Amino acid sequence: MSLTKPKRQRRNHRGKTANTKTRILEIARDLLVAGGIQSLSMRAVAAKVGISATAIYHYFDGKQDLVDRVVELGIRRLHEYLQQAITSQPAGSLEKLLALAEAYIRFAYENQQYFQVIYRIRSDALGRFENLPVHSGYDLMRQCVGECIENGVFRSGDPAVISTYLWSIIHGLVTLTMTCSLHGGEP
Amino acid sequence: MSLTKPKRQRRNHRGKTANTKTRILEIARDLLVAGGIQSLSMRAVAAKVGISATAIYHYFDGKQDLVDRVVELGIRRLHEYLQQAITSQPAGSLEKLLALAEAYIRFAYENQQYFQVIYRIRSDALGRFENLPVHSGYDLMRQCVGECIENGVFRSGDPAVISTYLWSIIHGLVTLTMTCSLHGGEP
DNA sequence: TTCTCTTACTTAACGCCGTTAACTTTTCAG
DNA sequence: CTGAAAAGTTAACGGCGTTAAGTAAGAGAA
Repeated sequence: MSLTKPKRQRRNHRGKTANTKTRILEIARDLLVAGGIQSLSMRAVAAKVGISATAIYHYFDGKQDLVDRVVELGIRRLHEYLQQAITSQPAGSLEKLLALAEAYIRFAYENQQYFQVIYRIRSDALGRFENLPVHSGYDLMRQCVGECIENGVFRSGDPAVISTYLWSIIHGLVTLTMTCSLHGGEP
Repeated sequence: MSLTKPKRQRRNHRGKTANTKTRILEIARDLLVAGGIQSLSMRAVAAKVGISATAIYHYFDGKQDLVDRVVELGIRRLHEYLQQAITSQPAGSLEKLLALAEAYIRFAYENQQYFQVIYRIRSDALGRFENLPVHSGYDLMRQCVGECIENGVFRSGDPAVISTYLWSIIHGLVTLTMTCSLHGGEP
């Protein structure tokens, strides 16, 4: 019992691994946000990290995998953003639903490039995370709508259908005003 | 009066030009539809056309320009598709509006790849045609809504606002169900 | 016909890209 | 200290977009 090895781990190696991997991801994200998938090159990332291009292959399976991981990160960030926005609101309230919608729109406006990375780049990695980006917002929406129905805020109906419609309005508004600057105003 | 030169034109030269340019566009479109911007290479297009890669530069300013022209073509096709769908409907009727919406959704489903080319690839060529893809559907929508208001089908309001909301629902539904296969059903 | 100009292409080459293979160096458990 | 695994290297391959310079051929004027 004296000393229980806490799962062997090479601290420096693993530490370095985590550090380098994180830096690769951050720089890849910045490049992706700055100029899309075109301006993200293994060599560019490597140069900014301070390693050789081929070293990246010790952490990722290739460019596509790297991009996927970056997008995954963005999706997680959006999800946290949304979740944080609705935690203060009471469950089953219309306010919570509105807060969710507003948070989504706000995220899209405040972090346009990131939003585009999520919704544009991801489709290049289609079928990987199945419907992860949906999970970010749509599932939260569905959950909120469900709560609202339980609370009697909404009269009836399938929460899936209702939330799909609501989500469509919001998402459509955002993407439309983003792909072309229509009015620039928020509803 | 005997022989009036009908505007000098090098028939063989010009004829070949039109032919080659069209074939380049068609093959580029096919490649784009098949595998996105990644699988469209000047060399691949050239090989399929039967010319050298650099010959394309006599018709287009580069890869981006070629892609832009293909997208432009897709947009025009969508526009024609929508316009044809609503010509048979009486102006100012709700049916016309519904026909437009259904045609948009139908086009997106029948011609998924093309639709994606229009809405995904185009954003790489942002700022070029300003808001051409909007013009395809949104302007038609706005026009229909305007007619509906004139006819008293809709009570009041700014046609721009109403059509924006309507369009958002439709576009949102389509893109959402396309980026992730939610239910696959049409509303 | 011949001479010239324009069009429609070609070949050669540059530098960058993703990716591989084979290697060296670093780190740390035993 | 040792040896094996992790972390990273250099060299190289074929393909990419693009430029530069040159060529073949149709069209119009003499």
